[in-house]
Amino acid sequence: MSQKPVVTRFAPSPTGALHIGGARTALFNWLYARGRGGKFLLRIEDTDQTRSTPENTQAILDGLTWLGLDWDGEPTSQHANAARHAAVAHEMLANGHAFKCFATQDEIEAFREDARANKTSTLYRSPWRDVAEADHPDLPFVVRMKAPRDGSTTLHDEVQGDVTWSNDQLDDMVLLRSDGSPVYMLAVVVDDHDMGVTHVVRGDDHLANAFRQNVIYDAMGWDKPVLAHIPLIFGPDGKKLSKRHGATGAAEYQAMGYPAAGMRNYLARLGWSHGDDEFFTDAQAREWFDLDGIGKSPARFDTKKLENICGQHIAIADDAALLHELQAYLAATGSEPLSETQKDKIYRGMYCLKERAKIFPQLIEKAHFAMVKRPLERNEKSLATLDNVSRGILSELTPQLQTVSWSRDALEGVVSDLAERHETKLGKLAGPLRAALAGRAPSPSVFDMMLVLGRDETCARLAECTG
RNA sequence: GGUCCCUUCGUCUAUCGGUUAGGACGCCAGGUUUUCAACCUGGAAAGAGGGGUUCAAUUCCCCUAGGGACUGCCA
Repeated sequence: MSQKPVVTRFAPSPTGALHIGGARTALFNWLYARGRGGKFLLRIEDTDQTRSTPENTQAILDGLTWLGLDWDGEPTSQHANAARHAAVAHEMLANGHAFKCFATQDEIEAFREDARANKTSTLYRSPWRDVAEADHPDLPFVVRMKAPRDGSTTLHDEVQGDVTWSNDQLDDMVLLRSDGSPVYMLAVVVDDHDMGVTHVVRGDDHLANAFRQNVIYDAMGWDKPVLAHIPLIFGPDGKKLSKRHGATGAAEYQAMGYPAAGMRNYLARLGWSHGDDEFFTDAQAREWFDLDGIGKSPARFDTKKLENICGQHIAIADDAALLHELQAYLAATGSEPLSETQKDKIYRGMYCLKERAKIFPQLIEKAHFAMVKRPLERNEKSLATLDNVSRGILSELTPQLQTVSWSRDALEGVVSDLAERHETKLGKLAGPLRAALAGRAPSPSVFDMMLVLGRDETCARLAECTG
């Protein structure tokens, strides 16, 4: 292990929102850097100006922020470094590692069609590779890499192991377009080098690119980063995750009410393992995460397990923090913000609410007592909902009541109140409540519970009877 | 077509030559439960196929099959 401080990066291209796969890649990079006191950088790969939009960039930033993946420094724009990229290309042109190619796109396309038809390699070999400068026409040209054709290259990858490529599989990739703009393949290498990136952790769809990019490192004589190509995430059917599987964007999961901590846990565990540990905190993840724990095969996205993990995270979350995130969820979905009273009620009831929800919509559902408009509309539906929810909470309350000393009057009051409000169904409560006669004062949680239920009157009576 | 990568219960995975192949989610049965959620007990459930190497292979090697990635003046 090198003593150099770790620098990782996440380099999304703003041609779409933050994909769930991208989010995981970012998470791995973040975990690796944060677990080692290193830096986690963000670089927007917007070299394709026609497909990149500021809206997408913002969406990516928002997604990362939601997930709690904080980056160091300002996000950099790859496009802004175009001049530097071009300079590197020209340096390679000058020292013979690159060449000018005057082939037109039509020519190249014709060649490829031909190759496909004949089922031969579509790897384009430019006839200009070894043409002397003096013989160059005065035409537009692209700058291509002069890749080695003999021998083979072996790259060590922390996930994939040693991977060997025959150099004759390498193409003379384009470095600079005919308009002089740099292409992604060049930009990544230059930027990674300039930013001091020590560990490149990215999707394994880039594995082949690593060999092409390696040529540039060699040509420039630059130190190479540690590589880790992680398997992609698939949909439940084992196919590449796509729209047809439903939600693929991080924002969509946020809108569905998955808590960020659960999302981080699930995403981290997808394709990475630390023994049998399934449920862990961020601190544990940072401590445990390592490249050698990453599996080599693609993992399928399973919402059932996601939900389970999320439920566990909600259950252990700090009440105030949870309320805060709940409000953020509400805001993100354009729902009406919580009133002060609602916040207070939910906060006081959080300790028993959070055990019963896996995602935020469920938490809201259980918090019906706080969400519902008062006085209650006594229509069948509202009563049924309230009845349903209240009964549940009361059922949990019952054991607590049994440790509390109740005055006869107070008890009767509570029971009749409940029974009246919920008609006959809660009449059944009379039994358990009447049985609850022993001990001392009601515990604070009993008060909470009553507040939770919104029974201010009941609460007042309880307060009276216990002084 | 070419090159490279992958393959343990339905799913995520553990195992780093010797295990009754373990755990988790999900599922099924039973229990608890005055909603929901949770909880308890039990259960079904896996090494893609075929060759080697070895005293011994899920584990190492090869082949086959299946899946995936790349093969752009996209990233």
